[in-house]
Amino acid sequence: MAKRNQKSAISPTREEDYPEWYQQVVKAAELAETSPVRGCMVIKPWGYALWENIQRVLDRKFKDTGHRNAYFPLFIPKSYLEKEAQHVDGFAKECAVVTHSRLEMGADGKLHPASPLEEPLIVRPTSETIIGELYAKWVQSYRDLPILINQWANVVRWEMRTRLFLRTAEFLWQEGHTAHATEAEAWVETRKMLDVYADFAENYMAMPVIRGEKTEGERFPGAVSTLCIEAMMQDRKALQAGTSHFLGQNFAKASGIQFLNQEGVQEHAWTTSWGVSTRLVGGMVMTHSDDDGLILPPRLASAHIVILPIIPKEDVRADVMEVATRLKAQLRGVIWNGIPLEVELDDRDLRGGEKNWQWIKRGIPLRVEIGPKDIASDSVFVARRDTGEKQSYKSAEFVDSVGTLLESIQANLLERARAFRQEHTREIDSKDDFIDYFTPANAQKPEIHGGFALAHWAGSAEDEAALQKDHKVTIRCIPHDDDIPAESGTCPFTGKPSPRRVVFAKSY
RNA sequence: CGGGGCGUGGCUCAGCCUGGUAGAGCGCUGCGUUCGGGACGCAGAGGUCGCAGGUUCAAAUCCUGUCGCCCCGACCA
Repeated sequence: MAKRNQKSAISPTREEDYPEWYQQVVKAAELAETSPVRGCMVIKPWGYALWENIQRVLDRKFKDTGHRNAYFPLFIPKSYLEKEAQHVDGFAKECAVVTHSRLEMGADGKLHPASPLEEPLIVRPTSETIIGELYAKWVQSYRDLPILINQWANVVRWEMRTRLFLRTAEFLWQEGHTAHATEAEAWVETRKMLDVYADFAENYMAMPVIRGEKTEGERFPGAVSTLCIEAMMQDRKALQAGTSHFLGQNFAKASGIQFLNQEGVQEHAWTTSWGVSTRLVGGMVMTHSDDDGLILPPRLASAHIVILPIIPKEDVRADVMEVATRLKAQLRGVIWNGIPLEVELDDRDLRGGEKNWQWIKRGIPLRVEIGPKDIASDSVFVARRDTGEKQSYKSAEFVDSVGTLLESIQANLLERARAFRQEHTREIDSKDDFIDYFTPANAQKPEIHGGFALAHWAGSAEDEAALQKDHKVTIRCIPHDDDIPAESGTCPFTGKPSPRRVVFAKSY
């Protein structure tokens, strides 16, 4: 503990340089690295396990709410994308386009694209248009509705600047696409899936979120309304962690999703779409980790426990390994949160201190040391990653209480994140205070500053754009009354009346 | 697409200005001593200096071109 105060495992610290700290944490935890392909990342096993856990939990929730998985093509004909005008505007700039189907060896000894496609194909940046095309075929009658489908897939958005997990040219996600007979039903679906995301973020990622609606400027291209969950990272910036879109009849009209209703009248369906991506992994990293590296919420952790055999002398190796192996088997037999505990037994021939630090940096919730002294007293020595606390337990007692211990870590992480968010959320009622709140002391290299500002707003879309341009601040969402109760007041920017406060922040 | 910077063992970089045929630290391999919070010693392996031209007796170093990457801005889950 004394040592930790002198030197942290991750350099620089959050305070010194937050963006660089983030990169170093991802690297030190072996979650992912950049790839030879510009803007694309390689997700390594320890990071991919997180995504697998996210998938497992969410997939269950989707099934429980009546959805089924399917898979649609990676390639979207250019003409499909052209069908919805706003959609085109939103995505055209970041599309990867496939124009040829064959390579031929040229005289220069290099491969050249040979036969041009009749119609260029777009690598999907999202699938509304192609799924709409299929739904149009599938839907004839009101009896065919609703359609409730999800797909787990990769998508490509040719971003100019990328950061591991937070923004990459290719990323993994799920996209739910539903079609309904009535507007009301589609709205219920849109809100329901937002609640699924919010519940997942808080109860599994231990990441508190504010549910709300996007303003026009931040809305999904082609949507009537975009709902979102917004989380606060440790640099006090907002991260949009998930979105659920009410698409109205826009895409149904563009794709021709029509049905005969009970009165025999032809109508357009009402559609929704909703998604979360590998960005969630980045959110988890930035919500919980400290200057010694990653901290994983137990419910999604790549593994829950690592057993570190302590072998001071060769002649105790067999005994220690035997006890460690037995403990591993016992722990794996524990069903926690619906699944068997994932337990690593690290018997690599590395010096103890270095090995220990590797696991700290990888964020594993519990580290269990077993050496001759512990065996003599039938104990294990347990360290928790979130608090750094260390305690000796009788072996049997540890196995019995490990679930409770993990639960306590999970709860502590959520509580800590909530407290942090609360500490950096302020109600602001004057323009000066607002600007002051979001102005860093050092403009060249902005320090961690600001947070969430709850302020009244009655400005226009242009006013909002100006705010973003001048102060890098945006309206993250118009929050749900459940999360932040409505309260009328006066907009400090325009002096006009406002029905409620909205959430302002700098964002990712 | 604008403005900066950089390409040298696996990684981070020095060497370049003032040409003479390549270095350090970390990592890696082996041996020994260590081992309950980031060990140390010794011995090794590993690079046609991004690529292509040019100048020169001689190029990592000078010149021209080219490719790629990073940072800052406009755009975004």
